[in-house]
Amino acid sequence: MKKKFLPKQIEKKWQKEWESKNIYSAKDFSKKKKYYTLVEFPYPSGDGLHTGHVRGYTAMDIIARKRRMEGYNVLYPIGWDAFGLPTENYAIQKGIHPSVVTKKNTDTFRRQLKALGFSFDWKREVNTTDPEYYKWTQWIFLQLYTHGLAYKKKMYINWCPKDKIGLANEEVVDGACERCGTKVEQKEKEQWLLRITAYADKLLAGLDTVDYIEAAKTQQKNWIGRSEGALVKFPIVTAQKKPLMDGVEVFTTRVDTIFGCTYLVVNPEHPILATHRAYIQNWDEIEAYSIQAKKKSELQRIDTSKEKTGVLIQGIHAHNLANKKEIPIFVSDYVLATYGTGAIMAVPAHDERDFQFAKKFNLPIVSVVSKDAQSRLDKEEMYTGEGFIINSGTFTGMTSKHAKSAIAKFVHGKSQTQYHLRDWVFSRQHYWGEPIPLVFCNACAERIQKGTHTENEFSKGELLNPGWIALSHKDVPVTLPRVRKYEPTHTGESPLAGIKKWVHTTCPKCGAPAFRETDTMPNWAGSSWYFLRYSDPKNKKACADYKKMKYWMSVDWYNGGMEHTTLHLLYSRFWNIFLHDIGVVPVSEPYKKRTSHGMILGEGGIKMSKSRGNVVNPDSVVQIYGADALRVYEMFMGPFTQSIAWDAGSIAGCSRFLNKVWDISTQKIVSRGTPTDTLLLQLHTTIKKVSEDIETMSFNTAISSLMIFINTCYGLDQIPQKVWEQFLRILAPFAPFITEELWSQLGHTKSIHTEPWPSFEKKYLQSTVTSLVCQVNGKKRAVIEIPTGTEKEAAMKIALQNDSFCKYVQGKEVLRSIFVPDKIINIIVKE
RNA sequence: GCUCGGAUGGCGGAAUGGUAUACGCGCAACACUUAAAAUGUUGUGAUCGCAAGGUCAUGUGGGUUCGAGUCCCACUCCGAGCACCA
Repeated sequence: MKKKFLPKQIEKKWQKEWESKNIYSAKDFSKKKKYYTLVEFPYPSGDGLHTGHVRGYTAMDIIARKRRMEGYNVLYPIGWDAFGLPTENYAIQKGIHPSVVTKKNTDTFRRQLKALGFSFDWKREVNTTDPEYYKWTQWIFLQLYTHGLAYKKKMYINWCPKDKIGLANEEVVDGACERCGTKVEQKEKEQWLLRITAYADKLLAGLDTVDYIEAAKTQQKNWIGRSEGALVKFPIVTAQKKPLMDGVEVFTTRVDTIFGCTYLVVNPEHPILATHRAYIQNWDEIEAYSIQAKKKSELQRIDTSKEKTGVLIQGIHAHNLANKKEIPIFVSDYVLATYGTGAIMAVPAHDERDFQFAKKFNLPIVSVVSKDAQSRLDKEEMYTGEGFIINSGTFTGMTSKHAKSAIAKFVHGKSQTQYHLRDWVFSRQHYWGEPIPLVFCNACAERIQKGTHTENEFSKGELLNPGWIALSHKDVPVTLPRVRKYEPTHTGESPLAGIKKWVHTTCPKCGAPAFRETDTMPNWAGSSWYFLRYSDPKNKKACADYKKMKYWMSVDWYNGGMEHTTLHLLYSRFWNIFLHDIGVVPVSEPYKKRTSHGMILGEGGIKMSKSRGNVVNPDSVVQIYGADALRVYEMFMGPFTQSIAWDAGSIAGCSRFLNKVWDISTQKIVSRGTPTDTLLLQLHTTIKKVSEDIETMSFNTAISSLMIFINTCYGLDQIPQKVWEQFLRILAPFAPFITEELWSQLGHTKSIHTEPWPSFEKKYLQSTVTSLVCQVNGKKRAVIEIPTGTEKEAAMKIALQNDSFCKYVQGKEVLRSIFVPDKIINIIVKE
């Protein structure tokens, strides 16, 4: 009687068995070579696991399982990135404490992940909202603070005037509040920032030492946006030719074009406006423009499609040091306050934005760079490339490259490097995050301001932010107090500000009354170091033991979503490099290799979303087809890096494949028997293909070759057990449950997942016959079977015996022939 | 606008410069069945032909080559990221 394949039964059974035997746990300091595989830990939302999680986790699971079979000591951990807005919003709506919601959600996620058979080491589970975990998140913040890498600054935040709360960028949809649709305004508020810009060069240089997919590297490079140029100071004079102090400093990467600079532009908040107000004749007009510009949100300012606006400053003008000409100064919001010096030299002939502005305000356009040495046309045209310098006095004729340094010297420019990267806004006015472990002490602030403090009394950070005192190692974790309402207050402060008892405390430095910082950390904090914690998740004395980190770090292979390749990757690299610099972490770069999977879209290629009702719940797929079928389907559905639409019908195909595997294993396996050469050839071809494809994440073609092998076996009456067992092993990482069951049915007592990975043998990879394609003038006319390795002349002889080939050659003049051994023969005849 | 990917049957896709369309889905016919589902077998790019066989097809237009989906040039469309960054 044939035993039926019932995925649900065997999956439950093996899940328990694996857990009780701990076959997937990583061993600290094992003599085996370590391999650290990492996936982005999920945010445990109320919706449960998403098909996208399954895609990335299955891929890394396959790699982790293959590495184990190859003899590595593998660490494949998981945890919960559980602080965040959706949980907080749910808590606000239902009045349930976020920690209760989190507990419920992580339980669901854990159950789902276990059901899918991922080989996580469950003993190393971490949770960012656990005080034992966020104690160290706070500790790392204190390290950053005392090293002078955190500072408080007034900033504009998104403010909903109806709800009277500050909004994170993620909560602003098309310039409006996500909840009520009211237009978001800008409100000034003090925020903590982390000085990630101090690490710009290290973050850039580190990229050369790691193996990330190209897209991730370029995205990081663009985000950091390093550009080298020169600072040039333009003197300014009043209408009465009275020179003014300071001048206006500009940053330019194209100092070679300075002879073509016909005006300057400063941003609406530029200090020269206020400083030289007395000389500015049209002050009212300029003030009105500045106020209007300030009102525009960041989003509106960024809209490049709109026409440029600006106002000419009357009463003062600048001198172009290069050609000694007098040039006007404008105020315009197309110049950003936050980049460079907040002022630019405009060269309309060689910069698109300057060109647009000059056209609109009818300003002179002087061409000073020509594309090539021959055509030195002085047309009123825009050209942003490099070339040969023209109309530039003694520099005329030089290449742009040479002129850069020569002209910089001539106008007393200082070389300067600028970055697009901005400091990391680190405070949030929300409840469900890590409290920032600082207190404000007036007494200490006064002593610092008066300079009456002793030399080593305060850290760098405390001197930088007078009065803000770091809590000591012993005072963390600062745990989240219970509050009645989780909504941010109407003043825009965090709900923690409402708990007087918690806010009022004493200064750890001097004992004077002090109050706590009530802002919390952003989502990114907990995930910026979790990979370190996995190496030693229970440590109470440090974020992780140095020796354990030395054994496990760096992460050998990190896979995650493309949406995290800029921020999360950059932030976590920043923290790791910093912790390495202060001697806490043994390696500088946290991840050796980074890959990304494509998104899974709903059927028809539209995004999966609750409102569209096209979200696929992995549970329901497991219910019908089993976990193995879901895993195989998600790996087979298409190229791993590409986004792809869900197709419910195709899962059936994968399920059929596993059914065939079951049927063969339960009906056709013979313990004794010699495999045919053809079967061995097929087996070893499959082993080779699957081994290679896993490494390049070409899971879809790996599965297709497994299917081809199964189709062959299905046509045979008997398969020798030895051959079959090799096949089961290479299928095991993809479908861990069914392979484990069939393996035990074949009489094995140990898990298939601890078996060695099969290696292919070259001697089986060669077939004795090959098909040779016969072409005439590059067109296929016949395919013949020849012994492998047949030489040209012999092959030609056999080919010409073939009628359908011969008739195209007969009676024609043969010009030449091309022969590629075992592949092709191509005869060129005169037509 | 810039950067990085893509474009191949009815659909998802495969293809170190060497048999384009592997593998899967779908569809059709047949077998099993009282019937259906499930399963199995066979077929399945378009077109001409009774057939043998031929011709045309990898977004568009050129080029290199004995030979191009693959390499080079130009263009069109789609997706992702960045975006007034001087």
